[in-house]
Amino acid sequence: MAKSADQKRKQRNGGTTTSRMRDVARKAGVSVMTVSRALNDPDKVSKEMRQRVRAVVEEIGYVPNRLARSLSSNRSNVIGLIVPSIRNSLFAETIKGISDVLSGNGYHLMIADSGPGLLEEEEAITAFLQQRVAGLVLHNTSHTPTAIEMIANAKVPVVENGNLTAAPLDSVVSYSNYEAARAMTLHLARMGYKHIAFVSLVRRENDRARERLRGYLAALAELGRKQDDALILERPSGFSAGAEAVVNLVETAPQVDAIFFAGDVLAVGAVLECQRRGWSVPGRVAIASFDDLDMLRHVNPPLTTIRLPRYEIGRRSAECLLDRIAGRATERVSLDLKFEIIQRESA
Amino acid sequence: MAKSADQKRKQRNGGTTTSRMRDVARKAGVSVMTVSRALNDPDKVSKEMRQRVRAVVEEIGYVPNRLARSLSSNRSNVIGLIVPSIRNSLFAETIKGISDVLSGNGYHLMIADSGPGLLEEEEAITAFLQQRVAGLVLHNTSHTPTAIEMIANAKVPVVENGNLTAAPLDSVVSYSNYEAARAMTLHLARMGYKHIAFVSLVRRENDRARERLRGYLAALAELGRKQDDALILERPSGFSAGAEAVVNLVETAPQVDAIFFAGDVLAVGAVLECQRRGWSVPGRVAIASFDDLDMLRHVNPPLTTIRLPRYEIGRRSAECLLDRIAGRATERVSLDLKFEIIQRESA
DNA sequence: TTGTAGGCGTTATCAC
DNA sequence: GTGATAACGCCTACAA
Repeated sequence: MAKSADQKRKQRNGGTTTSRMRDVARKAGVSVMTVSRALNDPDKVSKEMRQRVRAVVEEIGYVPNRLARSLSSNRSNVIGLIVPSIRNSLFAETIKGISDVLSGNGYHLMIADSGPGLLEEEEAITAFLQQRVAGLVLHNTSHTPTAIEMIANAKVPVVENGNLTAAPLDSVVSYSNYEAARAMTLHLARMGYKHIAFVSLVRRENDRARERLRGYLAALAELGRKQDDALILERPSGFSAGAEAVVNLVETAPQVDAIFFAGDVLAVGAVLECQRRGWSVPGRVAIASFDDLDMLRHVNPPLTTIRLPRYEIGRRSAECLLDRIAGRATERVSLDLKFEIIQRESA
Repeated sequence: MAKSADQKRKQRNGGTTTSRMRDVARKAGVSVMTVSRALNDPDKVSKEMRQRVRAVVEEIGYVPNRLARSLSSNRSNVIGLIVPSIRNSLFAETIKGISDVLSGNGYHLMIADSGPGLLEEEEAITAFLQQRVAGLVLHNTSHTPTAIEMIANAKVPVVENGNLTAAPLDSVVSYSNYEAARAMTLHLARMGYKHIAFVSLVRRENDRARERLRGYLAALAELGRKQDDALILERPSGFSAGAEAVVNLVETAPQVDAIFFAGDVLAVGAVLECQRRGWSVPGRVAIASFDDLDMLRHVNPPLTTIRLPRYEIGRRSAECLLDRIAGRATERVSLDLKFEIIQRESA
């Protein structure tokens, strides 16, 4: 008693099987190709066929297999996104922007949290290329040599969106961290602050943090002011770190009259600490922030900050990728989405 | 002049091709299966072969095709996650927990932001089943009938993690929204508050919000207190909404002496508004929150709240799924990760 | 330890 | 408009 092919298949899969196009075709009394066309290219099939196929699909609960489709057509509908920290709330807006565009176009999003390390980013890139993603969005703008080579070989469209780098892998959709930090520093100087401190995020393996510090220093130079190392700190993100930084600066460098925090969470931590200690902001010390968390508008006093188009960056990144994939665009794009200084009461 | 198969393939793909196992095999002078084994099951191959294969892989930059692998082996290494709002920072912790477990096990994460709608969730489920994900994590615990049926047919392991529902689709890893809200209400009563208001999140299509309100009402009943509709509000999440709610309650129901907010952002908005107005917290009105955003510890006064094991929920959800996939567990799991009331100064 | 044959579920291509 | 056939790149099953 020889087993039929279908029986073997059932055994192989542990007693259960998913229905295939072939099953739909058999039941509808048409060929597999007609089913394929009825589903993916309805116009190429007669109305009658379309209805007959749809009916069977409904009836047996057929779920098309996109893995097979992608393999066969050499086209995937998945985009890979790699962020240094999914915990960081600022990525949420960007992800939402990407996600909105993709789901409107039948694409899906795979997300990897690489941590701060470049090597981990490389691993995530490898994994995504193995999944044959149709495109990549990277937040980092620096990468390992291997990662760069792999991306080049894969010929996958890539958008970097953490910083408006001058030397992108492919396309870049972002704002200039350097210019933003420089602009805020000049702004504070224009407001009359003489001793502007800068609290940096950890710069190791973080090109954005390095660019922000560079912007601050460039502004000082333009102003003809000397860099004062007592006014420059580096702290990991966090409310407590911000609180600790403001206390540290006021106590060890009492000449300080303004503090520019390179991260919003740091700035909020600082302003809340000032409140607790009864230090007037901006009376005793002014505080400025980077990035426009919703919260900044609600603390007392509301924080002067730099608004960054996070959602827009996500949206445009995804659009840019889809354009490349569809062949609508062939040129690399370098899109500066700008920033905006929001003047509130803290500085 | 007949074209070779490889020439045709090159033409089909627009002049470029990715290398295949076959190419590695040819160059290494071994069979395709040896390459496959050398890569996926190194122990089953002699040391010499392993080295020869690895060398060629390096040399030509071969990137395995996981789509083909998944199709052929009927096993995928992708897990799908559907959340109602990626913007909501509370998901970040859970996602991180999932992501940490998955990447340690060679799995990857696809994320869909379905919005609050059940129909959109159904669409996302369909899409994931088409991608033949190995498992699903859903935040919602209510679903459309079609979604339920599709999941049953697909025989994919599923973990729901937004609420400890009594009737899960499959497994559930969460805490009880009902019990948490009930516990906090009783706690506030024990502290001596007589007129405890409740600010709910929008309940439409949100089972968690409904459960929280139910918990509050159950506690009132246990306390022998009458439900006072003037003390129950429903608001969308947001700092402004929280600020507006506290003002509304204090002005229209001046007997209120404590407000329990069903969302952390609302509570922070409220406490900041009290600060601005010089209303003493908890002197004029006590404030309690739900969910332990880092920020709650840093506002003035620090907020009494319910700590939820968000990261742990993610971690255990993923572990549960992987256990099911690997066949290590066959039983449905119903895991209560509990909550904890954090007593601070706001109530 | 290594290789051969056949199939995974779909689409491209060409014939009717 | 519809169908037959051969890929897509890999793995399972079995043979040597």
